[in-house]
Amino acid sequence: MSKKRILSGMRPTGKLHLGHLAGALSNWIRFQEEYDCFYEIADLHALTTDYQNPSGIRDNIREMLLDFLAFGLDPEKATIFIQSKVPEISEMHLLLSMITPLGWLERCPTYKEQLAQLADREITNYGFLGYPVLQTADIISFKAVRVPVGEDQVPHLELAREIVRRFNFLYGELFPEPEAILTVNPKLLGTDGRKMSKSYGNAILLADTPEEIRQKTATMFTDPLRPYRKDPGHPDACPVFGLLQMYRPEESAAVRPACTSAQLGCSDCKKKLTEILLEFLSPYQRKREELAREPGRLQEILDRGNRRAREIVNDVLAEAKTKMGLYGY
RNA sequence: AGGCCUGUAGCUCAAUUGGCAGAGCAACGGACUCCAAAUCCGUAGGUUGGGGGUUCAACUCCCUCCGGGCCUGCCA
Repeated sequence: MSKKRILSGMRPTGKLHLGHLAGALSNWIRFQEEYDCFYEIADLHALTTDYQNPSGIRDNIREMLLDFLAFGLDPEKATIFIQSKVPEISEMHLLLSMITPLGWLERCPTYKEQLAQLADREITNYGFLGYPVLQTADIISFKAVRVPVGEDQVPHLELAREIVRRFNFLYGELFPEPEAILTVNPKLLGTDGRKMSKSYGNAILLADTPEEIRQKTATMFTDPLRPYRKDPGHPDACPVFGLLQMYRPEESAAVRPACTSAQLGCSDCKKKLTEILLEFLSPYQRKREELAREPGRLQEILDRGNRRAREIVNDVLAEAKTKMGLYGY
């Protein structure tokens, strides 16, 4: 009885932060016990928005891999690979592009949203529009049946299912329709009170030094309705409390009344949070430093992952091409 | 390939007939706060895309190269 296969990916756009850990990486680590996991470092997807300075992508791949391994992704259990090192995925993407109607892509909420949000950058490109098609290629190249996604990625998975149905209808049954594993994305707030995100510059990185963590927590946004020490606080609107709650649920239960009754001040709370974060992160960071000293081992992990991924994708691509009448000339 | 527009601080944009390169936001520092935010005060930030030319003097005019946008044409 073989395990169900999962595919998930992350774009190497920088070092990971607490939000990545809570929203994605911790799930990845959990899933590797239960599923046959393929975790993709999506450098081609990174290129859709960062094509103007691609030099950083290379460094980011290494940083991301260090974060993965330090926090417990196990290359013995899961396959970690680089998207562009499995070129058959790109070929699959090309095949899918032939049967994907433009309207499906233009209707994508993420497309419209990102277009408006990143208006300063030039992303009115072909590759950007086709982003979800490449995602579909990722998934079906492995015949993955489960895809862990956050709420915002659900439309993409639905698109993938539509493309799969279209392919199977046109050329004959081949791909399973991937199902979402809806992962609850705990809403982690960044240092400015907005959603923690690299592009907002409000993230606490998994690899931040103690000094950086101290500096970031010290300048963190707090309840603006509590200008004075004696005022009652509103913990649910406070990102400091949000993080406390995430990393020390039992302690935060005691902090809540102390905050609302003005017994505990914000700077006390920040001190507490700083200590908790330092304590939480330091073992991983030690592990990370050890790993960083072994570039040969990192390379070996990637080589092996790429090879394993490629073996599978190669077969699936051959099947797809046969179905589409591209073999046997 | 041709036509039109465009390039100024990290970002968005000003600068009179050719006359000392500026503002807002962001950043940093200070005041205020238990911190932070907001607010107030202050600081820093530039080879005006590159090179050449005209001029006493060029962001401004001319030539050229590089980058970007819109339109037309051509091929599929």
